[in-house]
Amino acid sequence: MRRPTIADIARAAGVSKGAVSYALNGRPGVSEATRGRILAIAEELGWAPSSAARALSDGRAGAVGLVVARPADVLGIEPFFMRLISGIQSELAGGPTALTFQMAGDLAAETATYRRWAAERRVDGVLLVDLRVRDPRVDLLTGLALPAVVIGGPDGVGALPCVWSDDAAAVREVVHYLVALGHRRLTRVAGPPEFAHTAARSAAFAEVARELGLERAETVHADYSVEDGARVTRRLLAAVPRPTALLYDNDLMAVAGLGVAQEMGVAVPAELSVVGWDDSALCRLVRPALTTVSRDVVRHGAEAARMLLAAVAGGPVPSRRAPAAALRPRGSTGPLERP
Amino acid sequence: MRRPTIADIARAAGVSKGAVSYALNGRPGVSEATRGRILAIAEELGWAPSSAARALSDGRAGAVGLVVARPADVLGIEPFFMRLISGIQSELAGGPTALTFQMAGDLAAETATYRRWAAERRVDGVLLVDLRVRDPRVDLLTGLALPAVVIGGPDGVGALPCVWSDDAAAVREVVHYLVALGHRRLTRVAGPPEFAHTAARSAAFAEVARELGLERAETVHADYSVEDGARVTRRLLAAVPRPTALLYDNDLMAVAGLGVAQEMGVAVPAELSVVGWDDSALCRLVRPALTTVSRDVVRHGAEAARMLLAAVAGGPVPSRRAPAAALRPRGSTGPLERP
DNA sequence: CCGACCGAGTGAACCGGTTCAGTGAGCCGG
DNA sequence: CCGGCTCACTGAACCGGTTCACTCGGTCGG
Repeated sequence: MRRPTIADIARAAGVSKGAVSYALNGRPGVSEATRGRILAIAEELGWAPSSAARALSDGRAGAVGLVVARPADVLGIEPFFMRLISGIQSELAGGPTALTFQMAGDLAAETATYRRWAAERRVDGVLLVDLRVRDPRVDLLTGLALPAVVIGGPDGVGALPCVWSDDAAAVREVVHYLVALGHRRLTRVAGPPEFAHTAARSAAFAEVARELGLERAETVHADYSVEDGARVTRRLLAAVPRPTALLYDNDLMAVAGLGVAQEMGVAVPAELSVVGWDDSALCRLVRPALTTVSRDVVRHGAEAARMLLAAVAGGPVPSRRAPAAALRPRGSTGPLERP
Repeated sequence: MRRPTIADIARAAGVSKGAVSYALNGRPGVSEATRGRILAIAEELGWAPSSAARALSDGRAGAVGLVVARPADVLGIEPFFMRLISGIQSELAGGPTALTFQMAGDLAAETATYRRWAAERRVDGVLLVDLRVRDPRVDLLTGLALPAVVIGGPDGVGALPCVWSDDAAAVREVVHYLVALGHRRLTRVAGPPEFAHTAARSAAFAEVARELGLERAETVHADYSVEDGARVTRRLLAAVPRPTALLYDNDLMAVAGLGVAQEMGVAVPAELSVVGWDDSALCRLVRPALTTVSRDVVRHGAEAARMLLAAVAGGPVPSRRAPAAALRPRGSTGPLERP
């Protein structure tokens, strides 16, 4: 019971392979009667095109790739990626394109993966996440002529199209909100400085702090993990005077910070306001619920996938700006009660 | 600047395509001198085999597939899958096999994906997760002759190899531990009853409760999500008399339950003990830290991937039992203080 | 009535590997 | 000195599609 090929269909229909190919792909060259007959036979035989044969023949892999280089324990619990993938899949589902997913230990492993994929023609294009400052991957992919869409930007993406949201505006919104609540000493617990979005947010944070004449507004870095978020928070809350508001770069560290505040007897939000970033389900998992910056990650993913398919098809693809991230206030922020 | 093919190498080396193929694949048929020359030229040209051509020629896709059918919002935050994937990748990394990942909305979409993958020969085998009671996918995959390894079991997997851990033993361990702490009214907040592991755990729970003569030991079902976990917990804690210990089927619902207890003024662990399942990073994210059942999910994934590669290669693959899941006591369980 | 044209369909090449039957040279033993 | 064997390598078929140049028969305009 070999899988049927177009040759089987051709034999059954009494026509040539070429005619079958035309019929199945909806191109001219066969009469409607013949096309119908061929389609019926293909259906009856349960035929589906061999992805390998098609890939070899038309030079297209029928897959796009996503590599994520973050430590496994961060990936496991960081909801961002699964939501992103969910968005990507919603665009790919049903279509002829599959998603090849790879986790890499570090940047070197990630670039090696791109090289291999390009050399093996395993994917038609890739989605680039966690854009870095002067990201070497941008030049690499450009050099490999591998179509790519960057999730992030818009700076430093070179000629690659990107889908980005205005992080700076969101940072400004959060800071204005906290200042309105009476806060004057803010600290940002940011992700690693090498990420482009970290740099963008840090710059915006410094700028708005200057504009508003804040007493203190520093940025410290952590690696997005629960452990590092807790460690940094412990240090920050031990300082005298301590900050009255903490802005985290992801929900995970913010939730860890919430736990540390509780452990150190710092009341949230009476003495300390905490803000996360991403609006994942984690925010509603904890008490008080976490105030956070909300962006539609799923839609981000869908948008990026759509753009990548267009880029693979060869069209010019303009970068797109996603709807701005917005503050979602919950119980973890409030007016300062005991300054 | 076309990518080099073996024909290019053959021309440069002054030999035939066949000789190049033998040389590159380390098979006999070429002298060591010639092999060295061909290898050097291939290296210099930056040659890598076209995955499509190889797939077409040897009938192997060079990829394995994983489909996950859970609601997107559960997937986003449920750490289990990312850890599993991380384990799978650790086995695949560097090798010639890629991972094709798909999220499906429901079981029907999932089976449709298997059919399509099989028809298109897009993957050489698949990993099956979330085994169900009388799982239709087992027969489907067997019928499609698509190699598969089940993560779960060992019951109901038919002829498919599986990697499983002894959930029943873990349930018994947890219940004995809680009883030793003085608990007599336990409730299990389980996953959907259609999952095989849910059924196995429920059966073990009922059995050990009978053996120990517990006052109460019921199982209720939820869908693994934060919301459902919270909803069910609210209902359970409102009952009179309420259970003194809750056993959840994943950490996510357990953490949600912890939040509800706090919201309802039920002290943990003084009045209520809470146990999760999986030992994800979530457990150490909350206060009190969550007692949970720990199993090495990453290793599970690696094991399954290794078995799948063996199955694809055609060898007979015996099912494997992973090290038993073990109780990891933390702050959320303790002796009953105010019964 | 003849040439141009058009639609339907054919046959073969091609994509880039793998594999198999065959070939010629060199070596060995008898 | 010759038959047979091994080794190194060649040429072609093959995997399952797509595509292109070409043929054949019918129709239409002049």
